[in-house]
Formats: sequence, structure tokens, C-alpha cells
Amino acid sequence: MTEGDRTRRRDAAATRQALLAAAAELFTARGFDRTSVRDIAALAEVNQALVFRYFGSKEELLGAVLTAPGREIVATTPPEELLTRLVGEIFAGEPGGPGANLLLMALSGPQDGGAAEALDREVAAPLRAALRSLTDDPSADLRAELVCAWLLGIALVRQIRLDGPVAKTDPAEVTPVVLDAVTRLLTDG
Amino acid sequence: MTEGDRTRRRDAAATRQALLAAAAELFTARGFDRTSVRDIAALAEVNQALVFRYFGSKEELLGAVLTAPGREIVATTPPEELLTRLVGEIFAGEPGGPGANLLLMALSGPQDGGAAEALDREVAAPLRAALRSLTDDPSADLRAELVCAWLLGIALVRQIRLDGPVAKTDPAEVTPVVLDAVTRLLTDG
DNA sequence: GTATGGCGTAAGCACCCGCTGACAACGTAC
DNA sequence: GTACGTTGTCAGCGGGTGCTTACGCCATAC
Repeated sequence: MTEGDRTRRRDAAATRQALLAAAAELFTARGFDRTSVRDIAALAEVNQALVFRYFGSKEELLGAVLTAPGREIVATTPPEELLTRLVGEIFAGEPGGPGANLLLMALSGPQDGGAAEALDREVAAPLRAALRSLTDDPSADLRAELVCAWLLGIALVRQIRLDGPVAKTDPAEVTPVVLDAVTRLLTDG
Repeated sequence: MTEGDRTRRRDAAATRQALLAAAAELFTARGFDRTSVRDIAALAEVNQALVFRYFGSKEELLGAVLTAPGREIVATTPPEELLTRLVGEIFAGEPGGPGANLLLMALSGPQDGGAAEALDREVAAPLRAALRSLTDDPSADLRAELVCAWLLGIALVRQIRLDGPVAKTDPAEVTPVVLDAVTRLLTDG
């Protein structure tokens, strides 16, 4: 309607970004399958055909949404701080909203589309490697994956049980509890 | 074809059970949304209209599948053994197959259909209550839910990363590690 | 033998989905 | 000012979905 809208339209990068943001929000809230391309486009206030112009398919859009933020965290954080950083990120965002909880998407998404594999490769695998290096226990692999499993579970419960203590307790109180338990799990023989 | 088939057909209880089993298998393997009623009926070798005759809707079928086994465990196990029992169940079944991993369904299923709520009410809530009673820590609620989150994460990782150590390590080796860490998490101030 | 009621079957409705292709509007380069 | 490439619009396709409805079929009761 307004001229301001007119000037901001016809901007490929902006629409691409709007689609990414809308997709992240809806995928996180409802899961992949329960989100339609038309819903994403509507939230982004963009024609639905543009999803396919810019991302090729709904699955590739999921891939783009999934890998972006996690990869950034892993890339910009030294291994020895990765655990603390990730726990912090998990408890940083609003429980219901988007944030570190992109994991849910990978679970509800297509198993064969490579999205879950991409997330594992880009985010979880480096984390496991970093955790493994913190202990010399012979079962380091197992313990590292147990820690990852815990983080996954915490992120999910925070997302699902919005009224539970994991979601509601002050992060400053929860974080040390988790980090403590993880540390002991890793450092005990 | 054979007479044996003829006699076993036209048996309401048997077809109901066949549908339940088929639904459990497919829901667990693919998730709720990626499983169609026609797929379930085909696996059960039953006409798809019978799903609606016996269960009313696809969601109610999910509800029936979800609550049955978990509720049985909770009902038949005294609170003080519930944690050990559940950890045992999680590591008992085959990693890829059905078993204690019905949780995945609740996550990928409809959030508003009450299936996840039913699972929480029938299974998770009693578990949390049992865990809470094991500690007199002021943050007992939080710690109990953190434990639940861990179990959820472990069950999921076992399901998702079939080649990972959580899925492949001998349960007899993993179980004490988990139980140890949980106990310390609960009993530490 | 025949009526009755539960069981299984076939066909299809109405809808939503991911995705496509042709076309219009726009901004820019010349 | 005109040609051109990019961006956005629109209608619709092919197909899958949950679910319904009307209808045969069989076992039993009488």
C-alpha cells in the first residue's frame, strides 16, 4: 500500500531472509510436517512460489534453517567452551520461541532428507568430539553421547513442558546443576 | 486363501489388535504425520475403514498406542523401582524397533490432540512424582524433570543414532553409568 | 430355511499438499 | 526510450490425506 512497502519489495535477499525466519519459527513451533509452505509464505508475507525459487524445495529450506545457527555456534566457540556455551544457549531463549531448540525440527522432519544427518554432522559431531577430549575415560564415546542425549532431552522438555521447572526455573540456577552433573559424568572413571 | 485365514477373519478383537500393532510399528519408525491410515491398514492386512470403526480417528488410534504399554509399566512397578525399571526398559528393546521408544510418537504427533498430554499424565508425571520422593533437595522438582529429560533424550538418541555408542554398547554397561549419575544428581544438595 | 446383526469391502468425497509454468511489474543498462 | 534480466503474482496440476457412506457377506439364533 505505502511507498515504504514498495521500495522494500523486490529485494531478493530480504525475502530470502524473511522466509528463513518464518520457516524457523513455524518449524520450531509445529514441526516440519505440520508446517505447510503456504503457512511459511503467509507469515513471511511473501508469495509461496518464491520458496521454491529461492530454496528449491521444502526440504532444502529445512536444511538451510537447520544448519545455519548451530554451525555458527560451533564455528565461533573453542572446543573447551563449547559445552558451557551450548548449555547457555539452550537456556537463553524463550522456552516457547525459537532459539537453540531447532533440534525438534530434525526429529519431526524427514529422516531420509539428510536434514537430521546434516545437523548431526555440523553440530552434534563436533560437540561429541569436544566432549570426548575432556575425559580420558575408556568409555569416553559413550559418555559424550550420553551428554548429548541429555542436552537434546533438556532442549525438548523445555520446548514441550512450558510450565515445568526446566522451562521456568532461572537459568542461572539450572545451568550449574547441569554442568556439574555433566562434568562428573565425564570425569568419573 | 486357506481355511485357517477364513476362520481367523471376521474377528473384531484380532483386527483391533493387528491395527494397534501395525500402528505402533509405523508410528515408532516414521512418526505420526509420516504414517498414513492406509499404510497402517495395509501392514495389518485390514481394510482402512476399520481404523475409523474401531478407533474413531487416527489421533485416537495414536492415543491408544501411546498410553497402553507405558501405563502398564507405571501401574505394575512400585515407585522406588520405577527409575531402574524404566532405564532397563529403555535399553531392553532393539534400538531400531519398537519398545520403550514410543516417546518419539508423542513428539512428532499432534500437539493439540492430547496424545502428548496423555503420555505425560499417564507415564511421565508418575515418574516425576516417584523421583521427587527420592530426594529432599529443595529443587527436587527441577532435578526430577531433568532426569526425565535425560531419559527422553537417551531413548531418542538410541532411536536416531543407531550406530552410536548409546545404541550399541552393552546395556549392562550403560545402565549403571546412567543410574549412578542420576542418583548423584538427585541426592546432591 | 430364514431373519438379524456384527464384520469386512469398495468407492469416493472434500480437502490440502508440494510444486510448476506462464505471465506481469519493476529496475537497470545502454 | 527501449530492451533485458530479475523479482513477484497467479492459477492450477497431480496426487495423497483423513474420513464417510452404502453395500455385500458371513455366522449365528430361531
